[in-house]
Amino acid sequence: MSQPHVIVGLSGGVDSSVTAMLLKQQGYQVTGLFMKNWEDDDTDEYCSSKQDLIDAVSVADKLGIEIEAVNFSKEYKDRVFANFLEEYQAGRTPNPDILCNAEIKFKAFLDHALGLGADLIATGHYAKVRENPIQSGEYQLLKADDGSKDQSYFLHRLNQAQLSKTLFPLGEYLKREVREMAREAGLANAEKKDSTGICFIGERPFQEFLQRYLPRQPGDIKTPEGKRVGQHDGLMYYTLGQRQGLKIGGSRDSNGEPWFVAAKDMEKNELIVVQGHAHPLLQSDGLRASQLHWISGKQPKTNWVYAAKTRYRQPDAPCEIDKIADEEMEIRFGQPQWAITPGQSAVVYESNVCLGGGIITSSI
RNA sequence: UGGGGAAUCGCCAAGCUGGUUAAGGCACCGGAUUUUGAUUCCGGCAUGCGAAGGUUCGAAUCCUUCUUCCCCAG
Repeated sequence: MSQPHVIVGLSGGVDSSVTAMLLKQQGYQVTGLFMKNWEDDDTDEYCSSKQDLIDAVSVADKLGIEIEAVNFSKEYKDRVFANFLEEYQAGRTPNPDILCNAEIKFKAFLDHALGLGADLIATGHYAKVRENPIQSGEYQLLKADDGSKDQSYFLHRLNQAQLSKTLFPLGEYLKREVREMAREAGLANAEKKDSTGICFIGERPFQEFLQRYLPRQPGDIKTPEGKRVGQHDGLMYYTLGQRQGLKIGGSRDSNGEPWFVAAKDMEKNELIVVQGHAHPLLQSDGLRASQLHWISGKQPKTNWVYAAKTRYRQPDAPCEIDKIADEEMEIRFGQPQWAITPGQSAVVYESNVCLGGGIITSSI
């Protein structure tokens, strides 16, 4: 009687490495799968992706597991990157990693793994999956025990079929403990810096990167009163709440506070900015979201206090769902939220259970 | 071509009854944080004070001339 076969997405980083190690220790039959999903710029980026593969192979070797490499570049471009560009072009600020999880890691990758005969897949995400204690057969996505690393926000678009095949072994560990385990096991990447930036693409000068796909469209930067205070390179390069890069210096009638992007006027191609982090135009009581997805398949209720995040790494804010239908909902917060941005995801939680969410269409 | 006022880092702006290394903010750059994009945090940022002389032990701070700009008169 053989153990369940788990295929782990090995990125070459510490988290996925320790994930594989833990599963091996727990008695699973483990195989590693390295994904390369971006090859648009194989110049300098080639090196870091190559190094990642070397690290992944090194870890697999150390753990005594098989490793294979797959390339989902086409899928990534078609299902994630195309949407990413469309959204930016429309002036919104998408979260490609949420789509990447739903379409690549937990679809293309999952399908591929199942095709190879795996029973389950696992990744190094900080989150937890469990069967609902009061509703057997239903899987729930939970926040990680390490609140500062919790990545459930990025995973809120997964469904029952996906979660039922997924393990997140790191959900009950702190990042610190994960590194400790890697160190003790002598894994080569134990001290490797966490990766950041868009998943598979990496961190890079953002505007410069976008400019390769979306050409500049300069226009005026104005205050809500209509006073021109600068020039922008194209509305798609900015996001609400952004401070850096506006190049607006001091002026005589200014109070010396920094400027933040408060809105975009797509019609006039104008960027609207306000002064001071506390400016009322940066605060919203609620939001409207569409493209809803609920992990359990059931809508949450109105007249019930939940918590929601409008951005990753933002503390949950108490809220109520005022209206909800299949396609759209309205959320109202107890306290005003800062820089609620169309394109970003509003993710709803009930205690430590991630219920799902939608894509913000506007603030209220 | 009479009078008055102002010229300090890319932008605002302290200092100007002369005396340690020329405040601060914005912008910008670098780093930390971060699997989106932001925000946030930390650090850097004028041997120089429109130019040239002078007074003085010592001047951005006083004096002279020049340059530029602003205002009121023309």
